[in-house]
Amino acid sequence: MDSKTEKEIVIKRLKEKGYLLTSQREYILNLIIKNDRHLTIKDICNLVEDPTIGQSTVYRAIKLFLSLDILRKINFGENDYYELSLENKHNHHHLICSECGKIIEVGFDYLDELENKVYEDYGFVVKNHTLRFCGICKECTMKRSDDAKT
Amino acid sequence: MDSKTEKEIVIKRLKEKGYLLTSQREYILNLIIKNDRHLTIKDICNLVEDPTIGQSTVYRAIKLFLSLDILRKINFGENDYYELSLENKHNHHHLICSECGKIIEVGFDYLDELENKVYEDYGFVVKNHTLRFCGICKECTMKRSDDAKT
DNA sequence: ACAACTAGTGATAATCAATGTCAATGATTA
DNA sequence: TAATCATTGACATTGATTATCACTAGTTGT
Ligand SMILES: [Mn+2]
Ligand SMILES: [Mn+2]
Ligand SMILES: [Zn+2]
Ligand SMILES: [Zn+2]
Repeated sequence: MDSKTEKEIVIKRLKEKGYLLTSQREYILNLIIKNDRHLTIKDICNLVEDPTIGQSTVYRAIKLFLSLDILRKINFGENDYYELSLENKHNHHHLICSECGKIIEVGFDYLDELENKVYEDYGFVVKNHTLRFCGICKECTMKRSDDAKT
Repeated sequence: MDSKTEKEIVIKRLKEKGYLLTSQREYILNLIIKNDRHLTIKDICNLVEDPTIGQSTVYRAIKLFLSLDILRKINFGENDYYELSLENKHNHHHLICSECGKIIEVGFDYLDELENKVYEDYGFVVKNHTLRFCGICKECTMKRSDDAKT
């Protein structure tokens, strides 16, 4: 999905609910599309170099995007991160390295069986899920074993 | 695990790191043990009826308990909740009903296979996980179908 | 094109949870 | 007991988010 299509989806979602794609909203959206995902609010505020865009507008745009499912908020420990949420499907999983803080996205789901079990045992109909794994990434594991040899 | 044992575990963890079980810490701990889990900080502050316990102390105790793995913090949408974390194992899963807000704890895990796949594909060693399912609980599903009949 | 109306904005003030400060208190040790 | 050190409560401070409100930009109907 290239960024042209992404912007079209956003415009469609805004229009559907009677919101406008203002220059400020477009500017903030472009930032999020261009810069790698998983941004904090502070990240986004810092990336807004245009001094004519007020801080209130940044907060308002993020809130609006959240409500329209253009952005999604993920909580990793202390911080909330925002990422694009334009695919209309379950959230992907995240691996968080407790050594270096890196966030890795997982390309498979494999929760269907578990969701079925949740329905069988609890009668709970799953609409969405959030799954985070905390642990040690490949690079940090290697670094650790290197250090041990020394 | 009854609450007597729970308190013994807590005392052990405090003593190990050179912390004291003060009357204030014990009071706050008892609150959390007695009242049903998944409390917000505000819940805890409101439950502290003893006016001689300062607000700073509540915050400090929670932070200390978190650092000693006596409490664990879970984020459900907008709010952070705290629950006892005295079993030294993976967090259990949570089902959150988007209709009535109820939080259900899941008594099985079934993530081993997925964790193995994460290791195979990414070389990521999983230490812990957090899994939340959002959806509709049994009761709300029934209520919905009742309403539809009317 | 014009006026009337509406949505969105930016500067600023206000709010509120969380943290820092510090003198006083309580516990522990020598 | 005296010295030492952890802990506490009152209070001040911070800092992120929200509310206010006059103003601007965009939209609609004529
Ligand atoms: Mn992601
Ligand atoms: Mn729980
Ligand atoms: Zn790492
Ligand atoms: Zn429900």
